[in-house]
Amino acid sequence: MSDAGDVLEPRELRAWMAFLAAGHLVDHEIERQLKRDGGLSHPEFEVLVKLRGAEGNRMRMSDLAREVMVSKSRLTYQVTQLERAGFVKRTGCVSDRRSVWAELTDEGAAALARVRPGHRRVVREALIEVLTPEEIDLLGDALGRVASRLRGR
Amino acid sequence: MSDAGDVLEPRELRAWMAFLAAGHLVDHEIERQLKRDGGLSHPEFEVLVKLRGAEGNRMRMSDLAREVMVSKSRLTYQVTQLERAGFVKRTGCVSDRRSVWAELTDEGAAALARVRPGHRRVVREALIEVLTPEEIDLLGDALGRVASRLRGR
DNA sequence: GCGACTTGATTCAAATTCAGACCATCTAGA
DNA sequence: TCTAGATGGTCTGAATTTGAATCAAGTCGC
Repeated sequence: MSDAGDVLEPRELRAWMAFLAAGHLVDHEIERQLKRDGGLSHPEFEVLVKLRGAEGNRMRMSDLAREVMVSKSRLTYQVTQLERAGFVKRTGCVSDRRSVWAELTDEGAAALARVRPGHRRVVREALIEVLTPEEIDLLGDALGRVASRLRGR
Repeated sequence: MSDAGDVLEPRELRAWMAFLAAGHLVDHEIERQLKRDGGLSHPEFEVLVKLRGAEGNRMRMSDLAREVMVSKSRLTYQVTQLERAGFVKRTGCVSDRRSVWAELTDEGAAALARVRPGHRRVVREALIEVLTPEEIDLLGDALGRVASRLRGR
């Protein structure tokens, strides 16, 4: 009843460790930049980005949570913080009175505009520039598959 | 003074988003499995793994922190938890009386053995099996470069 | 052997995250 | 219509993480 057959092969292990390490490190860089340039945390930033990309710059809490891949209670906290900072505004939803709109304010948009160039620079320097165009495509492909497979459960 | 030149191209953006999403989701799976099978958090697990792989099953706190890529204070907390669970034992270091050895106990090794098969299964199912052998190699290569570049700063 | 500086680790308070309980709608079916 | 069950959000208390401050012990140049 050994599990020897399940032990990862060296190249598999290597890929896994690289994936893990790169994730940690890149996220750390991102976090640093966002904090420095705009006092935002990464999750906060992602919330603003999603709102920015949504119809009418707003989204329902639960949809937002799903998009940002964060628990409901965590999102409640994040949005409260963002609201306190004036970057987001909550509005009751008329058609479904349970749900709540989180809407990007002008200040929120401004904050986003402020940090975004630096954010892009970090993404570029940390990830994109280190890869060849082929690797970029393949990464998007492969990890896209990984993600979509996990989403569907 | 536009930053248009820095905006990510679609394929770059796609790679970045996939990287981010896959990271979130895979980590979530890992966390779930470890918690379920052995009551361990991911960082705790990584600590045990590193110790398991070290000379004499032990490491100095700061080396350990560097390996696991965690802040010193966070590691202090983690190790305290693991010690409380009986999985790790702290020992003063003789040659340098500032530093502290964290050593894997037999129970720690047992706990590790208990969760590891499940852990490998998750890594396999979530990542490895979704990729072709070529992708695995390339991922290890590319992300290995990403990680090592960020480490050196 | 002294003082300035680095290093290893912990501590503390504040911020964040987690899991589950909770409450108020909605929705569907009898 | 009523009711059981889903769904959307928030709240709560405990656990974890953060970042700065602290403390003890090493190192180096003089």
